[in-house]
Amino acid sequence: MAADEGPGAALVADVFARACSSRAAFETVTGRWASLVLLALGEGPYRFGELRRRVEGVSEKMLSQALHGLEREGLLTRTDHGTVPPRVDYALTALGEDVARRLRELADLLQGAVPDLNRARAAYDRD
Amino acid sequence: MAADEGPGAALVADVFARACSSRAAFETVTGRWASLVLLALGEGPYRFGELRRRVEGVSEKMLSQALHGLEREGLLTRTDHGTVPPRVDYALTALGEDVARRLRELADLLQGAVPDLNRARAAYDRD
DNA sequence: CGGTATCCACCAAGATACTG
DNA sequence: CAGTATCTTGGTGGATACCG
Repeated sequence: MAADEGPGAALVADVFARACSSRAAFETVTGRWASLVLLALGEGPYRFGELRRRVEGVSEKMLSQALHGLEREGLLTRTDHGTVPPRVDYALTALGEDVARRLRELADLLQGAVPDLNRARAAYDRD
Repeated sequence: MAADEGPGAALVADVFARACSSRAAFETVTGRWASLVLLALGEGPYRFGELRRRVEGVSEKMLSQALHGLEREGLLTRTDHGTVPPRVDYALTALGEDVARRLRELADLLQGAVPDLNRARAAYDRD
């Protein structure tokens, strides 16, 4: 693996290594908006406008940018139906589904920990 | 839950909601440096300098900032041994361990997908 | 509807220097 | 060793306007 290190050189991919493509991918999928887009698409395909409404606070520009980044990493597919008015669907690839599942688990964990989080933050800020 | 919505109001925490504290926590743990710090601490406790070396590319400033953020959310503990020369250990809390485990799974997935990622990116950039 | 283009403000983040 | 302080800058991201 790691085209980064030339043919045959590769031993293990490493997210900690700046030059490893897994780190680039990791930064893409953990991106502020990209992560939420993946979470949304984990629920099924979405259109651009639907996504914009689902991911609270995202601008058109940032959404567009996040979608391009995820498409580039092969995590989602873009389907333009070529109709008028336009209709474009975004859906996860197999790899995208895997990633989204992990992010979902992470989100669920944090959603369930909200009381703990609030307590911890309050305690920290008090001091 | 959700002190965000007042007493008794809380139904479900939602990462998609800007005001939900799970979203703030989600953004903290998926932060560019914080996520790598969590990954590192998932391997065991680390000292400041060790962490700096482990997480390739992080500056002292960014590391310090990430550590404060994670401590604030109750994901890690800071132990100052009060010795000279100074020794400070960082270790995950129970919640931090849970989060780190999820991030590890995500990183493993991406590390294993490096060939696919490289192919996808090359294809996208060609067009 | 589904974007792109442009301008601009702010802050993330690197470099450097310094301290307990 | 383990940070904090300060300065500077590049990029992130919001607002607005416009196009197929």
